[in-house]
Amino acid sequence: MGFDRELLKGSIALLLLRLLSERDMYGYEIIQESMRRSQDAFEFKEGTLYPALHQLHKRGYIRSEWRTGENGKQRKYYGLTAAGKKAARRSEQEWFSFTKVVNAILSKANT
Amino acid sequence: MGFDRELLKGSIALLLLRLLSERDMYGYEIIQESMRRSQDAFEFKEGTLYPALHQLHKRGYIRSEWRTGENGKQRKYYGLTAAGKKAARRSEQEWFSFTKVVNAILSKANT
DNA sequence: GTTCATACCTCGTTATGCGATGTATAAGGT
DNA sequence: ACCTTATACATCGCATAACGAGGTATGAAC
Repeated sequence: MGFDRELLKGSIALLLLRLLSERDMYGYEIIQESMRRSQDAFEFKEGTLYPALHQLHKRGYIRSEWRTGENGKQRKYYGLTAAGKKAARRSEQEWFSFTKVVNAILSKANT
Repeated sequence: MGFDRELLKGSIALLLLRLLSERDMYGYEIIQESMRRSQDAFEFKEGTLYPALHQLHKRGYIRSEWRTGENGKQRKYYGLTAAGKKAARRSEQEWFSFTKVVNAILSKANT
C-alpha cells in the first residue's frame, strides 16, 4: 500500500461508502478505480476489500446484485442502501473532524 | 474517544512522536495535553498509551527517565532519540500524503 | 493450450486499541 | 483518622481488522 498500514484502518469503510455513493461498482472495479484516483498510491487488497464489503452488507449499508457485464463475465455490483447513504455522510463528517483534531495537535507541536 | 476507534490506529504513533518532539513529557501529561489541544475531542486511553510508548521505546524512538516532579511524585519522562526525531518527521510526512490521497478519492466521489 | 487479466471468495496470522484491573502516592474534605 | 479523588504507572485479555496466501472460474490473447 505504500503507507504505514495502520493509517489505513478505519478509512476503508469510509472510502468504500463514498465510492459507492457515486455509483454502483463491482469489487474489482473498486480496486482499479481507487488506484486510478490516487495515482497508484492506494491499492485495495482483495483480502481487505471483500471482507469489508461483506461486513458493510451485514450492517445493512450496501446491497449486492449479480449482473452480466459487457464482456460476458459475471460481476457482483454493490450499491448503497438508504442507511448506507446516511452512513457515508456520517463517516465523511467523522473523517473531516478527525483530521482536523490530529492536525490541531500536530500544528501546536510545531511551535 | 468519540471517533470510530479504527480511525485512530496508525495515528497514535504519529501523535506521540510529534508531541514528544516538542518537549519531554510524562504519560499522564500526554493524555491531558492531547485532550486540551483537541478540546476534549481526543482522549488517549491509558491502555493505549503505555503499551504504545513502550513499543516506541523498544523501537529505539524514545528514551525514558524517572524524575521527581514538583509535587514530589515520581514521573517517567519520555523524550525522542535521534532516530525518534527522524521517525517523527517521516510519520508526519506520511500523514499528510495519506490524507491527501484519501481526500482525492473523496472529492472525486462527490462529482 | 497455456498464460494472463478479470472476477469472486475464505482462512490464518498478526497487530493493536482499549476496557478492566491493579498498585501506589498526595491532596483535600469531613 | 478515614475516605474519596486525582495523579501516575502498568499489564492482561478480548475483539476487531488488514491482508498475504491460497483457492476457483472465465474469457482473451498469443
